[in-house]
Amino acid sequence: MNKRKKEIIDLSIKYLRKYGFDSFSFQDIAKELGIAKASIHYHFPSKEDLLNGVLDEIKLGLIAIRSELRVVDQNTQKLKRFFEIMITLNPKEFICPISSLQAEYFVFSEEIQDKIRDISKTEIGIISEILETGRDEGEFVFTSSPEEEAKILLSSYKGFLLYSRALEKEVEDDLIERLVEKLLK
Amino acid sequence: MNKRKKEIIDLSIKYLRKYGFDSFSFQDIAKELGIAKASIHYHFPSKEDLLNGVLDEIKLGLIAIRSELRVVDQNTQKLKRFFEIMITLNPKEFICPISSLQAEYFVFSEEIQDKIRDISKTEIGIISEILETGRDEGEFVFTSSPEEEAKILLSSYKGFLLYSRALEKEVEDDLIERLVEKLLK
DNA sequence: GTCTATACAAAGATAGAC
DNA sequence: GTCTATCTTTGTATAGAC
Repeated sequence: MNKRKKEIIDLSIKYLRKYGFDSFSFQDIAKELGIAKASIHYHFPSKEDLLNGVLDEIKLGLIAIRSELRVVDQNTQKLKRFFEIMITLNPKEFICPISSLQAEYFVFSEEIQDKIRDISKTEIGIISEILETGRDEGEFVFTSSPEEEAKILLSSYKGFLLYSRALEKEVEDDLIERLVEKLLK
Repeated sequence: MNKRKKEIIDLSIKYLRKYGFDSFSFQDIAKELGIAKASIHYHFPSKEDLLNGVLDEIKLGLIAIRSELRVVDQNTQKLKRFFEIMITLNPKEFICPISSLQAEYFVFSEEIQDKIRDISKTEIGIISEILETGRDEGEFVFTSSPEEEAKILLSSYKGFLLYSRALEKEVEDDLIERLVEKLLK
């Protein structure tokens, strides 16, 4: 992909995570990159095209994380590594881009909604697979399905990010430890 | 409060919870009420004025819930009743208005941010108080502070609402039961 | 590939009639 | 209290020059 195109997408994800998709404009992106608003339209004719680019990038990110986790051997470690990556990607004031998209879900076209659903499922799939294997190997104990447990785990973490920005508090390092402890032992 | 004013606020909260604050317009509200866009401006000169009205209404709602819970005697029952109310207020496709505001937090002025923080703290306070009393009376067991536990509990539930809309699944009735079970026993 | 210029639509907002 | 009319600003989008 074109270097400029990549820059625009990365910046859009930043704005998405800080303000929401409807709350930033081509002008915001153009200004920060020091180019004209119209130049953004060259790379992405419409804002929906830009969103498509953003969604593809998020999906690729998830796939990369999944690959990285394949080489980690313990399931507890996989889980910790997953959230370690999440925390690195989510500094203070920034929420998960997927949460942001879910919050505005009904603003988007069906095509976009389908992509958001696919991304949400992929993410749940990653955690769910770890939980299932971990349960079968005796590392984790839980009563409901791996998928339901994965949803609770991800929900807790992401909901926490939302609260943290309003409370103006950093997410504490041991949050994941506590969540895993609580939910899976 | 004026009847029309109340209608506008209630409808705004509905739109806030379905699309986000930046994603609905005075026009949307006016159309649904069958009045002119300018009529909304009569009640709320600016959109920030409208948001202030929305925030006051949300705060009053929380205070009403707190009062209602005071007459419930068991702490487990208080907790269940709280989420029972939440579930009734959050039908399919609608997320918690507080989550929605937290997602757009940095779009708003400092004055608004302060109000969102106050609302977030009030909500956590309600749950936190129940958890603390419940722990002291031996109903609940948890290791971290009542406030931290309250944040996790609320985060799980609200994060779950976000996922549910993207997965196009209803939140199952036993979610709260499972969360309380997991987190506090 | 990025620019200027411009069009077009929508949103927020105001003034003044009824 | 609600209306019409109008204004301003902003956001998305297009055309065509460099």
